[in-house]
Amino acid sequence: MEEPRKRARPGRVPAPAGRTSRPRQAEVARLAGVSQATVSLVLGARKQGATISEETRRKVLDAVRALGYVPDPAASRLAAARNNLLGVFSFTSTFPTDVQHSYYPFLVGVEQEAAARGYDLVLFTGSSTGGAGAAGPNALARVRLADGCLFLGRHAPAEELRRLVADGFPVVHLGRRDELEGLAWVGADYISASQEVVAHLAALGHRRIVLVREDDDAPASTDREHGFLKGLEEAGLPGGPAAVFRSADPERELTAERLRGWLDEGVTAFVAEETDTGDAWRALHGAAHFVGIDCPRDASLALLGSPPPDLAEEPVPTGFDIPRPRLGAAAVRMLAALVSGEEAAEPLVACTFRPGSTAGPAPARY
Amino acid sequence: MEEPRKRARPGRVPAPAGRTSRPRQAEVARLAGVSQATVSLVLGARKQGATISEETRRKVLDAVRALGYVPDPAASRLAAARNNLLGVFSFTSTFPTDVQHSYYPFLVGVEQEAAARGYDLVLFTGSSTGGAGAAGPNALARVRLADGCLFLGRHAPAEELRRLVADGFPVVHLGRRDELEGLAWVGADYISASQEVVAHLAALGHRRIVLVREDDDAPASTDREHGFLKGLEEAGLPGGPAAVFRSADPERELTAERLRGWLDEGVTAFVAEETDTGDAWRALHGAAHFVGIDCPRDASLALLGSPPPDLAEEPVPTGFDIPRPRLGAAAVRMLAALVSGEEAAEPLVACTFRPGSTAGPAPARY
DNA sequence: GCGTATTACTAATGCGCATTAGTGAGTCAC
DNA sequence: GTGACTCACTAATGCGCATTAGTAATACGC
Repeated sequence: MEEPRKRARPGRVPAPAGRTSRPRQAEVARLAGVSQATVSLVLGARKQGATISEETRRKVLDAVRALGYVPDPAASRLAAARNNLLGVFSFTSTFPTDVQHSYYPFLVGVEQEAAARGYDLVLFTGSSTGGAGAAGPNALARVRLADGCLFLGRHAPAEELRRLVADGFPVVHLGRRDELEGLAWVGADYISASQEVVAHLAALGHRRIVLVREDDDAPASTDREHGFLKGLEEAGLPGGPAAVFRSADPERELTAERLRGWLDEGVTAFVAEETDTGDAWRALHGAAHFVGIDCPRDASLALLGSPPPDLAEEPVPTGFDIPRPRLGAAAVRMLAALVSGEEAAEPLVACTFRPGSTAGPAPARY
Repeated sequence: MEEPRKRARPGRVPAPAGRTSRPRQAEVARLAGVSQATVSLVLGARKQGATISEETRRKVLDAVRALGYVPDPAASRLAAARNNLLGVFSFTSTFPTDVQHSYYPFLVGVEQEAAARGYDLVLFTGSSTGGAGAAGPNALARVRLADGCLFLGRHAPAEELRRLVADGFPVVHLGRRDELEGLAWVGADYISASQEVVAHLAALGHRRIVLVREDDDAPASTDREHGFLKGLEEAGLPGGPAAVFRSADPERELTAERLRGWLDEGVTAFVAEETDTGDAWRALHGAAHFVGIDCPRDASLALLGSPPPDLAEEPVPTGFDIPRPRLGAAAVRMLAALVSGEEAAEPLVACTFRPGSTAGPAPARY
């Protein structure tokens, strides 16, 4: 009769004495005179199977109230269930000192939509400040606490994201991100919006239009150019490289002479892309002012996006607005879809045309 | 030989086939030819006990890299360890549409300090928007995901907080909160700051000073009044109820007549408290302007806090600045202390005096 | 009255990790 | 060479919950 060798009981040490530990399902069960499993069944919105009598349910719920039981989200998550938490991760500081550069407008929509769908939100700081597991390849590990995660910012490391995607972790990137196979994203439809702006200018009689853009290959930039050229084509206007002025430093390179040159060539409308810095618009705006253009009488200006805050007071530029809160909301919708295994939702969010006051009829040229 | 009745194996169903599951410590262990426990020991910053040979450590770390292992935060947390997550919970919407009323400035400091201390941040939205478990008594349940939690906003429900505190869960409230026994908090030292402003005015020769405040019993308001009166007393100036004008609607009640009355009585300096709306300062500022006071020649104004954003352009008011980012940082320090079981840190953060240009020497009166 | 359903519940199990008692090998002293 | 020790590691355990096979009790059918 060889009993298996008895070993002592390792494992966790009992909870620190001083701390009144909050109740577990086990305590609730004891008070209600049922099993822990029954408590779980009563509390969980069980899809099928087990049926619980009204009587038992009541007893359990009474016990829950009496003890003030609240479930442990970590345990819920571990037990392979979901915990109704959606993560949000931004790689630059989530809360930069300068509000203008933040994702704040997006977060407004994200929060609302998440709340509306019954999700709680968990924000992970990218620790641009250099803390925590920021640097290491584990930077993204903690997002797995949530059921899925939304990523903000261009700097999301591809390798890490790929990893999450490969593991089947629901991930949505805010902003187009095509190069990463299988990565879901939500973005603004810059192409259509830019095209619409050009159409507007064409309808006003402008026959030669120039786009001022920075030297950047972000999708947001190329999309705008794409839409711009598409708009020209659609209107039967001359496109090609001559219609696009690309500069790494527009404020320096977009000189008065250059502007006058364009005007002399018959260009009557100018379009700038919106960027982080707003440099393209600032340069265009500045040069036009310097040259003494009476806008929109002498020439029309348009901005493919919203003006930088410091130029917000000026006459409202014709162009379009990026519905940031709605983008955030759309991203949450898609993430929710992924989490619940549904088919992905619409990734493109339409921008809204902004009439503004910087575009008018093309001046009659002699 | 009665074998215990064989029962089928319940428990979790195997992971969905399609999803390439990420590696566990067990896989790492297998690859490295060691036990799971060893992996845990190598990865964990073990405090004491087990020693691991350099050889084994290397093997394990190699395997970790090879498989790209990342720990599951939920499991870490469940296994009674800490997960280096600090929660931040705000009861009003964390991201209100209006940036000005948000906790943004605090969050800047919170994020930085947390990162600096090697903590990750988890933000919980209070779902003021009405989603999730906002209403129920479980609103705070999810904060237990983290090692401790920081609470923003006056509306943190006392019952819930008391509960967390009683359970020994590390909690810090941003903003004074004395009525809740045992609740740790961090706040700005309005008393000293207000006192300093009065001292400054007194030093400029002002003998009669009036405080304009709203009708609110928040600690932030009473502290300012307290400091104001203390400052008067210290300077040997007349205090008492006459020195404080308390109004639920200062913009309506702080009339030009009233202001003129004060001036006639020999009041030469006015102090307004800062509130959410900035109404006190707006009313004071407006009335002074209306009456045609040349500030600071005819009379001095001071603001116990920062001006509302729409009045930021005006001459900078003399007063003090609430170092919101530093407050956030201090709150994180205190929370970190609680989490690690240290003694609580300093709860009061000093405000910084702002000379401004609305206070000058008292006018000579005949 | 005996198989078959149905109902209402419980036992057992594992999620992934941290923890600790225990084990076996090696070292040293006398 | 034997006890006392150290070193390096592993086995076993549980954190709190969700899940599911199993079971006892009763109802039903013929």
